[in-house]
Amino acid sequence: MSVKRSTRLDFIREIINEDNRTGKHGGRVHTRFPPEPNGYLHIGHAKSICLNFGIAEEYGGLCNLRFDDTNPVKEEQEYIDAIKEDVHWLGFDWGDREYYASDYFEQLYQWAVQLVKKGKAYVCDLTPEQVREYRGTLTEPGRESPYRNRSVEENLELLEGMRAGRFPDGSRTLRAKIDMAHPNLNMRDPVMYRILHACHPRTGDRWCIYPTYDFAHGQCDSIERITHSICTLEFENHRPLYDWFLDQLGIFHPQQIEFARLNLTYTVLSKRKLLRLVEEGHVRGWDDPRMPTLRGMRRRGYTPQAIRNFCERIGVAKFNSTVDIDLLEHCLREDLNRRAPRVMAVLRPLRVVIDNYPEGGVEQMEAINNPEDPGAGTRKVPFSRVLYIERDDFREEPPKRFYRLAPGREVRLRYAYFVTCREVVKDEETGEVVELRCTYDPATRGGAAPDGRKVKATLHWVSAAHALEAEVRLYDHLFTEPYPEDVGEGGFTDCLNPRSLEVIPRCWVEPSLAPAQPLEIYQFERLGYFCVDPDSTCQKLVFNRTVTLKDRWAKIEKAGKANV
RNA sequence: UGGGGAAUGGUGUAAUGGCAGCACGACUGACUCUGGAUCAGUUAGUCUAGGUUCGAAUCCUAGUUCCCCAGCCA
Repeated sequence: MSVKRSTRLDFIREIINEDNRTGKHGGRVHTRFPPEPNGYLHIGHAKSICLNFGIAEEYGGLCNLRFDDTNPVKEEQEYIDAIKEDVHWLGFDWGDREYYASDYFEQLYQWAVQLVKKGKAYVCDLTPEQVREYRGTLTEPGRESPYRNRSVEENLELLEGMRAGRFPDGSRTLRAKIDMAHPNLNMRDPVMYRILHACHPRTGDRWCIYPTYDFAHGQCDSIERITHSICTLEFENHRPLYDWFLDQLGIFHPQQIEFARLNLTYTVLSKRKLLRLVEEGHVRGWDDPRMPTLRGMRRRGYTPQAIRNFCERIGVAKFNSTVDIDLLEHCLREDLNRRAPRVMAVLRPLRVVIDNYPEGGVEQMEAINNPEDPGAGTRKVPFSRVLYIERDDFREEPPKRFYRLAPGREVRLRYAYFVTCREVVKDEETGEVVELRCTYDPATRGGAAPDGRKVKATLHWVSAAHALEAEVRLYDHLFTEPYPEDVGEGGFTDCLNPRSLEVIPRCWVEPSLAPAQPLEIYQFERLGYFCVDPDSTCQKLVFNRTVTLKDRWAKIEKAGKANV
C-alpha cells in the first residue's frame, strides 16, 4: 500500500512507499511512539506522535505506545498516566498495544548473556571517571579497558553477581566489546548495563541492574516487530550501534529513520529548560497556559485538531529549523473560528448611559451564536440604559483611521442600536474619562438603519445590570526573543517576558455565560478566543485568553499609521 | 586535526535533469452588523566557486556555514 496525500510526500513516507514497493516488510507498516516517562509531553512530542500514529493510520498499519522506562532514577508513574492522557487527548489510540521497555528486561538480560558467551560483551570494573578517560576524544582513539579480556566464565559469573545485587552502584558495568578506536564514539565499548539499586515504577526492586537506552531501544523495536523506527536526529550517531546489537543477536531488524525535532520561535522545548521554568517559578506549573506542554496548551484553549493541523503543515525533514509561532496561532484561529460560540465581553469597561432610553427598560436582543455555523442558532442578550463598552473603543480625540466612538460620532452597538456620543464625563481631579452620555436611535433596533445610513464601526457591549463579573488572564509569549536559547550570558531566562501574563480581575461578560464549564472555548467578539479556566467558581468565572483575533487597528496604530 | 548529518523567499516546506510551487508572515485592495472571517493581488528564494549537460535546486569537484557525538541520560 502506498499513500498519496494532497500535500507532497515527506522523505519518511517516501521511504515507506519504496519499502512497500520492494516488499521489504511484506507491505507491513508498524511504528511506535516511545516516550520516557520522566516529564510531560509538549508540542515537540506532538510532532512525533502525529508522525508515528499518522503514518500507521495512513498505511493501514499499527502504532504502539511504548514507554522507554530504563532509568528508574528519573521515571515516575505520574508521568506514565499523564502521557497516556495527553496522547488520547490528541486523538490517537494504541489499542491494547501499551508496552514498556521494562516488559522486556528478562529478554534483554538473556541477550546480554548471549553476547557475553559470544565474547562480545564483558564486565568492566572501571569507575565512571576512568571510563571517560579510556574513551579517548573526538580526535584521538580510546584505550582498551584492562578488564576487556576477562574469560567468558568470569564475565558470566560477574554479570550474575551484578544482577544478584552483590555489587554497589557504579562499581561495574557490562560493556559491549566493539572497537575502542572507532571514529564513532558510540562504538567504543558502550555500556549495556549499569548497577542501580533503585525502585522502578513498574518492576519495583526485582532488578538492580538496568539496561542503557542504547542496549534497549533497538531490541525493543525488534521485539515489537517495528518496521520503521522513527526518531530524532541526535540518534543518527547511534544507529550503527543498534545495528551492531541486532546483527550480533541475529534478530529482526527495524529500520531507523531520523528527522529534525521541532523548534518554535519565542519558546523553549527541552525538558530540562521547561523543568527550570517550573522549578524556578517563572510559570505556575506544568499546565500553566503559557507552557508549550500539551497540558498547558489544553488549559490555554488549544484544540487537538489545531495542533494536529499544525503538525501536518510544518512537514518533516532533516533540516534543523525553527517554526514561526505565528503558524501555530494561525492553525489555532482557523480551528477556533469554526467551532467557538461568539459572546460579548468587556475587558476594560467604560460606562455608557443612553440618555433617551427608558429608565428601567430592558430588551432582549437576538444575537447569532456562530456566523460560521448556522446550526449553532441564536441567543438573547439583554440591553438596557446603562452599558459597558471597551475603553479602547472610545477616543476623545480620534486619529484619522480610528472608526470607533468619539464625541459626536455615531456607531453601532452589535445586535442592538446605533448610538451617538453626546457628552464625555470626566473625573474632576484626574481628568480620566469615567462615563459617556449617549443617545440611541430607536429606528435602528437590531443594528440596521431603515434609512440606509452607515456607520463605520460596530462595538461589543454588555448591560451593566445584567453582566457577570469575570477574571480574565491575558497571555503573551513567554519570551521576548524569538530565539531564547541564543541569548548570551545567563541564557534563556534572561529574556523572559515580564508581561507574559496580565490578570484583569474585574471584567464583564454577558449573562448567557453563567453555565460555562471549564475548558469550554468562546470567542469574545472583536477580542479573541477565551477558554474557561478550571480555577472558575460559581461566584466568578475565570477565562484564559487563548489567542487574540487578528487586529487590523492594532497593527495600524503600532505601525504609526493611525493618522495617515 | 575524528565521525555522522544538513543547507531553497523573513519562516516552514515542495520540485528526485525540464516553467522554482504551496503555506505562514508582511504589504495593497474588495467585502463585512466582529477593523473578525472571507476573497483578490503584491512582495521575496536555490550557501559559494567551478564543471558535466541543449537544459542543474537536483549530477560531479572543491570550498563555506550550521547541527549532533567524548552520560553508567534518553
